[in-house]
Amino acid sequence: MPVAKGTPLDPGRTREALLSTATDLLYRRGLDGVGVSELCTAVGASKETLYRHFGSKEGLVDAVLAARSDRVVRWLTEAAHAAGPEPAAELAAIFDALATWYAEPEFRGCAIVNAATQRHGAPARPAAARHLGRYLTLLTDIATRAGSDQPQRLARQLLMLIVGATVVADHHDTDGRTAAYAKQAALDLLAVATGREGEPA
Amino acid sequence: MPVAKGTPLDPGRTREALLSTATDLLYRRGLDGVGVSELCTAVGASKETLYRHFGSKEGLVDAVLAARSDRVVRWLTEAAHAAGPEPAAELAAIFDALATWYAEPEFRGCAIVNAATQRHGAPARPAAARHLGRYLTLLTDIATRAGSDQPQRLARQLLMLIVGATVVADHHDTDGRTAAYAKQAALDLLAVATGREGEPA
DNA sequence: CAGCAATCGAACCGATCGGTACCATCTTCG
DNA sequence: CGAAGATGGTACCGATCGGTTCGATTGCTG
Repeated sequence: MPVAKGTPLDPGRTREALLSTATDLLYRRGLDGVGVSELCTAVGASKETLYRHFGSKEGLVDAVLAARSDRVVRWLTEAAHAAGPEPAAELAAIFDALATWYAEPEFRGCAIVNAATQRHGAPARPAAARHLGRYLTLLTDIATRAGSDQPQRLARQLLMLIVGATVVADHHDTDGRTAAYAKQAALDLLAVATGREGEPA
Repeated sequence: MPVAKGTPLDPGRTREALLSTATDLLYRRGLDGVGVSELCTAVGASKETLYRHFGSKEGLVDAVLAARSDRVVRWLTEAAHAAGPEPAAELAAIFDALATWYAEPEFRGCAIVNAATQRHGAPARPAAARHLGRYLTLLTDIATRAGSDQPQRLARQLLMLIVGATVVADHHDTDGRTAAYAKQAALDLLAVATGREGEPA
């Protein structure tokens, strides 16, 4: 049966369903861990539909990573903004958000970084560079508003902490305190970089 | 021709050649990026030889990762020990060693962590956990000797910095200063954790 | 010299891969 | 109502995958 009885036949919705299922499956099993056929079966679509929407598996991966980066960056940015205008509070909020992420049973690290690690080339690698660049923009803004004398340096240090915490939480989280440790380190680095070293714990 | 004229026919040496070439190729192109056939062609061996030595591709990967972990940990440990008994100097030496690693044109991140990211299961994931555990042992020793009140916490923070620096250097190194920034952050964290906050730059 | 271990090269296996083609059927829109 | 577009289902393509088998040939060892 080519198309079900009451299907709304909405290309946009079909594309979204493909994207959603692909995001989930590719994250859980890796880019090479799930084939196009299985993906189509899981979403209830045909291969022709997938290739009409995304052109190739690489195109699908590209779309998945772009959407995921948008979602993650927006999520962290909103978490930071909601924590008020204090840079330290925003930073703390970011790591608190990361803590809830790490605690999810489905957590497997950062999908974009993972993808770039699996396929050291297009489209994953440029996507990861862009993704980390967006992180850096967010962190540089916080570092600047905190009064750091070298906001770019502090931002890059904080980026390393976030990325490192994400990888460690994925592969070596012994007690679930990874994000909390990273948060304290981030606040320490912020304090050092802004000259206030003797803050109350 | 089954075996060349003047070949020494040394099983140990054959195994070592397989291991060496596999280490190089799998690191550069990923675990799924190079097939067993190509690997054998590159090393000038037959598939039967490979399977007699390692049993399966998974066994080969396991041996590659174990050897690599040994080499990397020994390298960093020696770099730290050579820098004298001062904990801060040892830490600085570790990040200096990382800097030279990141600067290599062949650098593609940590092979063991990359492998665990590509294949979220055995044998790569346990290998990564062991590898990071060895890092943690080294760092905990330094943190303890530095007089940190919570050496395990500091060690985990330093681990995140190392891992994060390695990932960032791989995917988002804009100016080659990643290791230097990480080094400064590590020394700052060490100073904060040991109570000496006003050190000379 | 004789027997055994090691090796290469090649053929072969079933499975899976990404991707294409075709068709019947359904919705959508004029 | 009728044409056009979207879709699921299926079969198919060539390539490659990890892994096995076999025979010819050589080095090693007693």
